[in-house]
Amino acid sequence: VSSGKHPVVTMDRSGVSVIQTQGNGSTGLQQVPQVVPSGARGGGKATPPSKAKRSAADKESEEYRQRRERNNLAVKKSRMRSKQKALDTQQRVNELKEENERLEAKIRLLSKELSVLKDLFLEHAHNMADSVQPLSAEGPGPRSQSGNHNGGGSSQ
Amino acid sequence: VSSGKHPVVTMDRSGVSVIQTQGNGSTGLQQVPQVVPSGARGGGKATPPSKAKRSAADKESEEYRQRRERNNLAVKKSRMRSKQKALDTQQRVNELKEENERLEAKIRLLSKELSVLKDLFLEHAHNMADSVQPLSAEGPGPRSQSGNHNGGGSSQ
DNA sequence: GAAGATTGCGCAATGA
DNA sequence: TTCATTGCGCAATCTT
Repeated sequence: VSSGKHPVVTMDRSGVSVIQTQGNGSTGLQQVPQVVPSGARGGGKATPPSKAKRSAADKESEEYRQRRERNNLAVKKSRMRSKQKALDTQQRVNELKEENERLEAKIRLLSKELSVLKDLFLEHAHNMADSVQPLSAEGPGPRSQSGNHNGGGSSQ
Repeated sequence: VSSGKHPVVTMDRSGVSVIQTQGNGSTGLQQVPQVVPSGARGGGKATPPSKAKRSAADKESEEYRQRRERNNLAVKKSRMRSKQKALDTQQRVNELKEENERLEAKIRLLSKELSVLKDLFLEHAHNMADSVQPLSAEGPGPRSQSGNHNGGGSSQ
């Protein structure tokens, strides 16, 4: 997953993979969508020019076809994986988003609890102060509801 | 982006497209994998550079090449986007993961704060109880360090 | 209904 | 050598 080079030797502008069966006058041409590789080929063998020992680069070569088929299979497999991975990643995003919301909800809850406790504390503190120091003109009595009930906020 | 049909017209082993929408200019019903036996062709020669008016399906056609080129461009563009999107999604995953950790840290912090406050509360409560009811044999004195200082945990 | 966008597929080069 | 990846062009579809 690194190089970005591609000489692209093949394909002339006519679109055909360069490697055309050049001297071929009549390729039987069997299409048959052959969806199933069926492992062993063997199906209608219509291989053309009966020559035999081709260099591994001969398009007519048996070996060539075998290699191509194998590669095509590998490519398919690789692409399937790639696609699956993409789906998984997308799924992961969704899961993380949910988790995030869950965590944020929890934070809101904890913050609220904390706020309540702090308020109670302040109230107590006031009561204590009143008890200890009733010297003020205003004797011990109902404290006015404090306005701001949020002590120090947690950092961040 | 839903249907996933693919008649798979494919190319014959030599890499040449099997389908030659030749002489087919109709609205297209269905193009069955119609294999075109090259037999119809004279001794081997693709349409000579005769004139201009090709059915738009002629490989030699100027229009054909233009269409191909445009499509190749579009394909490239589309694939680039696709790739970029994948990267973005991956990036998103990373961001969400970070966010998650941040949130969890905050939760730990808040939980700790809460725990401390609750402990203080319990202690106060005890002191209060002692003050109000000094009838016990043990008079008001230093309270033993409580062991477990964690009140109820927050729900969820 | 033509132009652009997508998608499956095979090929070849290259990576591991 | 074999398999895995990846860029590329083609053609069929799908979307505008």
